[in-house]
Amino acid sequence: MGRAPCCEKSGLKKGPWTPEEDEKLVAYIKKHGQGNWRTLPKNAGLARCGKSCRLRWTNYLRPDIKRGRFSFEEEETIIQLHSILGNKWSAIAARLPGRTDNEIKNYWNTHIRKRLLRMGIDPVTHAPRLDLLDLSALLQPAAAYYPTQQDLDTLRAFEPLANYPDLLRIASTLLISGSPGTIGDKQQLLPWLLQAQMAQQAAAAMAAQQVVPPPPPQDDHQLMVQQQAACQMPDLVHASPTAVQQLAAADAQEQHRDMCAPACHTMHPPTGFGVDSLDVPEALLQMVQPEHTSNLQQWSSTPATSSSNNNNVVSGVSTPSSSPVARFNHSNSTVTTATTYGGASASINDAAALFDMHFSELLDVSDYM
DNA sequence: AAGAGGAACAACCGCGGACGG
DNA sequence: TCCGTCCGCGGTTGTTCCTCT
Repeated sequence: MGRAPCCEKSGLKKGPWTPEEDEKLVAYIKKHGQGNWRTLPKNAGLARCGKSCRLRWTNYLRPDIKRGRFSFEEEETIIQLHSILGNKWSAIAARLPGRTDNEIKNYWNTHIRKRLLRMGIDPVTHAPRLDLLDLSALLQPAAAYYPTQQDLDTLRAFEPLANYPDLLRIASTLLISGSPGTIGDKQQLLPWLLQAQMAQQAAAAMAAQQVVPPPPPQDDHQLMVQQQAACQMPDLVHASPTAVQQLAAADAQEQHRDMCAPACHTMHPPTGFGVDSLDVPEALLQMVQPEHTSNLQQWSSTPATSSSNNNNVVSGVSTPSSSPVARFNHSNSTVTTATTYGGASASINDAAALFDMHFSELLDVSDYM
C-alpha cells in the first residue's frame, strides 16, 4: 500500500539540530512525555518532522545516554553479541545500558569492523577470513599466475558461492586436497554445493516452522538431485571454529555426539574429487569426535545415498553465515518435526540444537529474538 | 599554513511490523 | 479483512573533524 512520506510538507527543516531546537524538544518531552511523534513537533514549536524529533531524542537527547568512548568491556560485549545476533543493533543496544543502536552501529562500522578485517576475521561470520584464499585455491597454483580461459570460466562458475562462505571453504578444501580431477570435474562440484545449500535452507525454514513458499516448477530429476544433494551434504560445514571449540568443551558433548552420529553416516560428496586423500581442515576435525572421524572416512568412501533418503535434511545450521542470527531460529522452538536420517529417527530440533544451544547456554539471547 | 584524504559521527531514508478504525 | 498511520529498525548518506603531506 502506498505510504505517505514522513516529511511530505515542504518547509520542514532537515540537517543538524541547533541548541535551540534541542532545548525545545527536551523541554516539551520533559513536560509532556514521549507521546505522538507525529504531532509532537507542532506542539513543541519545531519545524521538524516527527521522525526527526524521535531520532534526535532517542539517539542524542535522552538523559540516560552514555556519551564517550566505548570501554573494552563494552567492545567485547558488542563483538560477542554481534556474533550471535548479527546486525540486530537494537537488540545489542538493549544489552548495553546507555548506548543507542545508532551509536553501536556506527562504532561497529567505523572501528570494530575494520579492526576485525585487519585481524583477518570476517566481521560478518566472525570466522577467519578465508574467502580470498578459497577463491585462489579453486585454481591450480600455476594457473593463478597464468590463468587460462578455462581457469577464468571456473572462477566465474564458482562466483555464486561467494554468498556462502562455508560452502566456498568446503569447495576449496575438496579442490586443494590433491584432487586429480580436471577443471571440468571442479565445475561439477558447484551444482552439488548449491543444491545442498538450497535444500538445507528449506530444512531450516521447516524447522523454524516458517512458511516456505512453493518451489519454482522443476522436473522430477532436478528435484531428486536436490534432495540427494541434501542427503549428502555434511552437516558440519556451517559451524564456525568458535562454535566447534565450544562444542568440544561442553558437558553435553555425549548427547550431541549421539545426535550427530547418524547424520555423519550419510555424507557423501560427489565422486571424483579426491576426497579419499582429503586434507580435512582442523576445524572439521575438531568438529567430529573420534568415531566421527571414521565417519568422515566413510563419507568419503561410501556410495551416494539413494534418493529414498530424501527426508534426510537435518542440518540446523543451514543458513548462510552472513546472517548468523538465523542460526537461533530453532533455539526456543518447542515443536519437534520428525524426520529420518540414515534409517534412524530423530528430530530437526535435535540437530538444530547441535550448535545453537551452546550459544544459548553461554548467553541468553532469547529476550532479544 | 593549506589542501587532500580518511575517519568519525549525526542524521536521513525507506521498509516493514503493529495496531486501530 | 482492508486500509491508513505510527513507530522502530537497519542501511546509507552527508557533514564535520582529524591527520598527513
